[in-house]
Amino acid sequence: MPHRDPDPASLGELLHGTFRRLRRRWALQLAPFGLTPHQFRALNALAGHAGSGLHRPGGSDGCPRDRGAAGLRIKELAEALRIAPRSATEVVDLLQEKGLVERVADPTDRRATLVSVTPRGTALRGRIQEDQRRESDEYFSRLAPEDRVELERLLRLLAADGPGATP
Amino acid sequence: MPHRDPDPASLGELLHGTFRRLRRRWALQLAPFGLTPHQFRALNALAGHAGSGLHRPGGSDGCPRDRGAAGLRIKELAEALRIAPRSATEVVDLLQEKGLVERVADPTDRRATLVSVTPRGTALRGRIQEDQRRESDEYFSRLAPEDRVELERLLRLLAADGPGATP
DNA sequence: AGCTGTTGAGGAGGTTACCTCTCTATGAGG
DNA sequence: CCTCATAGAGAGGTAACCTCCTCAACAGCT
Repeated sequence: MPHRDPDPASLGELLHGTFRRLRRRWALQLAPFGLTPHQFRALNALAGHAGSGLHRPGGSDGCPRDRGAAGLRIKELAEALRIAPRSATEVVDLLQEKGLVERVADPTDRRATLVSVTPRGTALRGRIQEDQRRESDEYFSRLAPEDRVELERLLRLLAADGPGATP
Repeated sequence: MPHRDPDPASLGELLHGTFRRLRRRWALQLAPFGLTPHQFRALNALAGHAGSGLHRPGGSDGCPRDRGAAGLRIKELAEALRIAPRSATEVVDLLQEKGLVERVADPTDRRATLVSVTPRGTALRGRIQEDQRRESDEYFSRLAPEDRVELERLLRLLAADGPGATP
């Protein structure tokens, strides 16, 4: 049984290793569906934004769903995925090629594009999620339920955005 | 966003986000030193293997350090980093270009190459580690000390290699 | 000794997931 | 109308992987 290494940077190293393992597992699991983890994450972000009427400028009208069901802007997706806007364009390109999402012009701003999940995208996401639940369970099954809760709590603490905007 | 999402896959998602943030931070911090996170990780693996006389074949002699100070084989480095052997060659190439590591022939097997950290590599690593300790502290400082211990425990549980060898 | 199968490293070439820099069309304010 | 900021995408680059193939060297068999 391997023991602790006394390296104080081990927390980061450990996180790195853990993540790498998880990602590899995801990649293997998603491959049959023709998606990369990255693409699936984007699909989830698009599907899961759940009509949050964010900081849309100008849209100070009271209508809470004028665009909620329509999708996210590229820029918003980029923020959700924490990647550059240009990179979000690429993910959307790929998903669109597969027919999982579609672009529609934002009626409130002709510069903007709204990306929404197609029925086909929704269906695929559902199937994958079911499959993933099993796989993910297998991965996290080393942890007792209360440990999973604890891990979630800790990660949420780390995930909470500090004041500094990411440059 | 204060609301929890009930998605059971959130643990993975959370881990993903946390890791991404950490990695970006590392990248920014390591850039002035001319290293990527990946390269630094490799440097650490090479420096930190601490003379573990692994499964060296043929060397059933009792000498525990015949090669311990000399370095790791490319293949061993790959295992430590969990990447393909071919990819480890590339990292070593880069580090060697910068004069941080060097290759020497393995005296016990003329096919093999041993990679060891040069004094310059050791020095740079020391400087970076010091710097990183500060940065890392800043990142993990959202967690109370006992939470950090707890996180480490949980990650170690996840990191422990299961029976299935990675294909 | 001679063959055969396996292993360590690296060459060739590809993919993914990012990035910045720049261009165009649009919108918003003076 | 003119200027400035913004949304998306084109061009082009890099890091970090991968697989497939080659070549040398070891290791076991006959």
